[in-house]
Amino acid sequence: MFDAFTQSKDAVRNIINNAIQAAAEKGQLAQCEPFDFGVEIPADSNHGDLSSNAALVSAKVFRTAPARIAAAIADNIDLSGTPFSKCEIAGPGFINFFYSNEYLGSVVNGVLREGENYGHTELGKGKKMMVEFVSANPTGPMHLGNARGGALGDCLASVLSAAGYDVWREFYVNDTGNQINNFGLSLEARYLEIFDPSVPFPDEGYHGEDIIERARQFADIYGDTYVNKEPEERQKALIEFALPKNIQGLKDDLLKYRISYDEWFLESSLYKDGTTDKVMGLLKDKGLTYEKEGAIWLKTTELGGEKDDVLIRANGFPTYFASDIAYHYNKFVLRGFDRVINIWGADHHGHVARLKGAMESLGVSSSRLDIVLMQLVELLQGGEKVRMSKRTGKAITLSTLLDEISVDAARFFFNMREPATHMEFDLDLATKNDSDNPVYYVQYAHARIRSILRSLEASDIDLSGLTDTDCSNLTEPEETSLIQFISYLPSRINTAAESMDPSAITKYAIDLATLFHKFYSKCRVKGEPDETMFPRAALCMATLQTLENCLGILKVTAPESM
RNA sequence: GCGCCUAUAGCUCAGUUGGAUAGAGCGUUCGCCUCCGGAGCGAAAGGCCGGAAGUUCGAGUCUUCUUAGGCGCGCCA
Repeated sequence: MFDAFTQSKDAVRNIINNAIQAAAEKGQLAQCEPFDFGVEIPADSNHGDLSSNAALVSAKVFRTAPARIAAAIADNIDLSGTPFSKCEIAGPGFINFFYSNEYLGSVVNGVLREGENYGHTELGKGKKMMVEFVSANPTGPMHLGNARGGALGDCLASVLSAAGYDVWREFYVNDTGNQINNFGLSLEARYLEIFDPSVPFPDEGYHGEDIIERARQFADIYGDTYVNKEPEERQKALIEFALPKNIQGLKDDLLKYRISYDEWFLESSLYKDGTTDKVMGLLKDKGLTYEKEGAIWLKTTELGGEKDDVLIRANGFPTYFASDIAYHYNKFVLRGFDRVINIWGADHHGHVARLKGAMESLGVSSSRLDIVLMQLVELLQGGEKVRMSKRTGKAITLSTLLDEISVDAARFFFNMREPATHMEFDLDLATKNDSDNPVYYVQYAHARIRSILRSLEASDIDLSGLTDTDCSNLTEPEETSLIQFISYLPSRINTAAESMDPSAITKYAIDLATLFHKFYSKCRVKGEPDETMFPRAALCMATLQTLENCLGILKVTAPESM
């Protein structure tokens, strides 16, 4: 693992702690217990490459003005053997550090040595982590909201892998319950309609074209043989016919979107293998359930929820909540995941507290369960908001979306903002100005670097030894800024993993591309003297590697040319 | 009514988890290819960070209140 940036921050802490101790021994500062202070990247590069507020936060400890503390610390600072060549006091008492050229050069070498592993960390080493995402109802195709959830969940899973977790991707198939009944009723109506157009369509039915299509496929095979059968038998046959086709359709669509799961987990399996019954029994044994009006209730109010919830309906069928508890019991207790992240639409936020409460009551610490609430995507068409709903069939499907814009553009776009933010998606604009997507800006940087390297090789310049090239004379501001930014990748990956937010990676990739484009317009590679050309070529390679690693996490292609 | 999310330039959004003079892209105006890819770079203009108090050396960031918008509060999932 190579993480020069974190090491240099730690170096600042050590340097300052040592200086404080030295100052105390000389009587320049009072003796004191170690205290916490910040080490940050200043917004203005004139303020150094790393900056510490140690003197500011310790004003109370020492009962001295920050500027005097800073002076005492700076007076005892020893930079030998550190990544820094210079240190100075500025402003109200900041202590600013400047990287040495040798350190910056070593970053380039380090990245090239790490190669495709550069950026990977050991934050989650040894931890089994499940990310459950999309989990769209199999009653129809995926829509725009699922497209965001898919890009988000898949990239989050990749980020967690990069951070060292052992990651498992899972799709929860709601293949039982009320919406499946509804699915059956809708299919039935569409089927009967073929033979008798006056058959009414149920009010709560799914109006989408896909239902009509499935009914037609069914009729093509079985003709009218089910028209005169019992409704229950007819619905059952229709569901058994259509559901596997729908699930396969979801798999195919997701595969086109570059998403493949480790497991498609069927809700119905929880009933078949008795997990639901078992978990209901556990809750009952703990005295957390009671009967009222013919239904079995969970005392959710005692578990941190707002009100009690029904587990088993008066008609004997378990609710979604009941199977969800069983499902999470399965994830944690039966399959032994250390942590689980669920990507849910924000409209499900009311269920977070009660599910966590239920897990606590089953002896699973709720801190092991994280729910990432994703705001739904608002669709704009012709400048107006379009109300999307699977029931009315007005949703834009994932495959329609991917007919209009590239997978790269879609995956990048949906990961540009934090999950909790509201997102507008203007289909007209997206299809018209596909190239406005910043993904092309990032890919262009990659193609440009490839082009430079191709051009060098075409001139018979041997680039095979770049990994060990001395890069300490990369001192132009555009060069040092780029190198420093490259060094941030491992800590950015950790931040993204901890905050469960892959948008940190897209933002990083955009910023990295910007710094490269600036470097490109200021610094030439080809035609420079060897002592400049080779280090710059090495920097290009390091940038290329860093970009590829970011795009790899996002599963966005890194083109040789555009 | 209660709960969650959001509010930063004309528009779309960043803001390194409390740091120094709040930044990009699009749009507007003006520059930059004899030279590794102009899908790029540079400059100008554009701001009461929704509003009001508070916490402290220091607040776009934290607390409380408030305003506006979105979403939820079912024996649906």
